[in-house]
Amino acid sequence: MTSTDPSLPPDAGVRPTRQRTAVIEALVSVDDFRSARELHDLLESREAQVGLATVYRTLQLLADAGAVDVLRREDGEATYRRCSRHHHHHLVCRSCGATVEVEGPAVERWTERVSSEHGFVDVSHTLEVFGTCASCRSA
Amino acid sequence: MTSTDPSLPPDAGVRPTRQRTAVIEALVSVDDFRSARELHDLLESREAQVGLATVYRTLQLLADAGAVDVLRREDGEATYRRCSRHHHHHLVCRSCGATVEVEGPAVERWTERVSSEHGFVDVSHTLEVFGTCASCRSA
DNA sequence: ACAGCAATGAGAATGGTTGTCAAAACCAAT
DNA sequence: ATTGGTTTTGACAACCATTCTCATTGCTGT
Ligand SMILES: [Zn+2]
Ligand SMILES: [Zn+2]
Ligand SMILES: [Zn+2]
Ligand SMILES: [Zn+2]
Repeated sequence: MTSTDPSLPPDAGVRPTRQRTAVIEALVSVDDFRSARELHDLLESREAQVGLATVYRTLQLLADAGAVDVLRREDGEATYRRCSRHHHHHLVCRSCGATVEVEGPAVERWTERVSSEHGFVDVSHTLEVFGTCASCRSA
Repeated sequence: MTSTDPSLPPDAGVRPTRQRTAVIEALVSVDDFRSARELHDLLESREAQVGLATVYRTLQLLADAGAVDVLRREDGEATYRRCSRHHHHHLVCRSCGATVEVEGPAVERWTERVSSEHGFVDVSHTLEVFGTCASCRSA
């Protein structure tokens, strides 16, 4: 299977089941960060019939494969979004959740510089920007 | 009370109790990000006698007052650190937890620019850098 | 001392997430 | 098609951080 579905790795032993496909379709269709339960509810409303545990398992699988990004809300709940594979960050609307992927070469350079200045190696970073998007502002 | 203790706001109705002082002292003494339970354990080992619920309440109070920063671990658990009041970010060692406060004017500018480019207003951001510190590297 | 409000502690409740395990689905052979 | 072996699923229990409840205690100002 050369994967008509780009989101699941074609590794041996990982099967493209009805449930997994449904979760991926849900993710693609919303294009926002959504929690596991929200996705589960969405699937139910589409009579997709996927157990909550399976939703969690699939999301973990996709996250490990780098196909979805994980973002924690302020209360700690994890949310997931289908994202492009290259390194990027997010601009997220606080009121409607609309999300834009952004890149920041300046930020990447800054991270490198400041961490090496302090003798840190093997560094990674997280960066998210929250605000009110244009359409929410006028609404 | 002009607050010998700079961490609690001198607002009316907020009392500097033995328990709150103990939590603040614990935070100051560790200078790392620690979870509520970790701080509670630390207090116990110092026979400080503070209920877990009170630790949570105090941390929330301090966080609201801007006296501590809150950082979520990968598993979602919240950790707290006594921090300076001005806007800054963190360089955190993944293995020993050592934390350095850093500032990034370049990052602040980038955030402003990219968010206005996409029509976002009223923006805030989170940025954390994780790595291995110098002493952990040689150890 | 008194009244009134603030704070505490112990335990229960909440809620997101993960673990368990038997049943079902799938795949590759025979 | 039937088998056998592996993977996946779903219902439910277990887990654990955090919050809630509420009776008790501690302050504070009069
Ligand atoms: Zn919006
Ligand atoms: Zn980056
Ligand atoms: Zn270190
Ligand atoms: Zn900043």
